[in-house]
Amino acid sequence: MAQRSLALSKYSKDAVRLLATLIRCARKEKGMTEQELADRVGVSRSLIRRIEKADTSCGIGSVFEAATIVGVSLFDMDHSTIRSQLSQQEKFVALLPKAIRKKEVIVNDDF
Amino acid sequence: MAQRSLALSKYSKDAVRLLATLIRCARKEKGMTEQELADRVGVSRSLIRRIEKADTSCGIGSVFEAATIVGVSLFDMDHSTIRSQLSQQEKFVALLPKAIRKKEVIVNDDF
DNA sequence: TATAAATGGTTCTTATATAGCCCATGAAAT
DNA sequence: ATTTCATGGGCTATATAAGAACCATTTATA
Repeated sequence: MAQRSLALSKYSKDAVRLLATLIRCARKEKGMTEQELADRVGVSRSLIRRIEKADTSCGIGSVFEAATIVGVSLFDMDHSTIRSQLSQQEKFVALLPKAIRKKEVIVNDDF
Repeated sequence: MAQRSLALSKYSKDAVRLLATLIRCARKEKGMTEQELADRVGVSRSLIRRIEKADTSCGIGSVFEAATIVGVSLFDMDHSTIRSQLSQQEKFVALLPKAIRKKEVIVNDDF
């Protein structure tokens, strides 16, 4: 099943709402209509409306692309910064254990 | 129809990949298995795997919640900062025109 | 080394996100 | 004031995202 009303923390919800509002502001400042943004992103107007309404079930790709097109930067980073952070993180993750072994949770009830 | 392989800019894709990698690193550093994270977020392990693989069609809410639970901050902001930015933006958007009127594109072909 | 568990990769099914309509309202121009 | 069109909201059909269950492999620990 898909997410059936996934309970989100206030933090996550507010983060989505902030991004949604930033997109809406940026779109208006650029003088774009919802339909124009939809066309540029390559999605329907109804999806743009859901994105700007902070619907948390929208695909992260669509949301990020909408942000990109209206000029809202993700992570407050330009592309080259994101790319360097990315390769740095990928190098780092390679150093971490491949499998996380849980501490043997011994239920000590043999006495 | 749902998004049928929405073409994304490199910037958006790299942003999703960065977030995915940050989540994976943070999960491992916290000693959590994929299944544990899935349980805490309230989704399936397969979704966690897609999130960490930077699948751009994952719901933004699920991705943000996974990030939140492993301690990856969104927008490099803590909750109170996000909240204040949010109310500030909401005040600002109220000042913008409600409807964006496109410049009358006059095709001047009457001569 | 042995073994138990985490990960990676499938497949199938089902709930639902998205596209694509419609219409009413209201704001922005003339 | 009148007209135009962007927005808001609701609806349905369908493509697909997410869940669930596999198994094979790899990896961490005893």
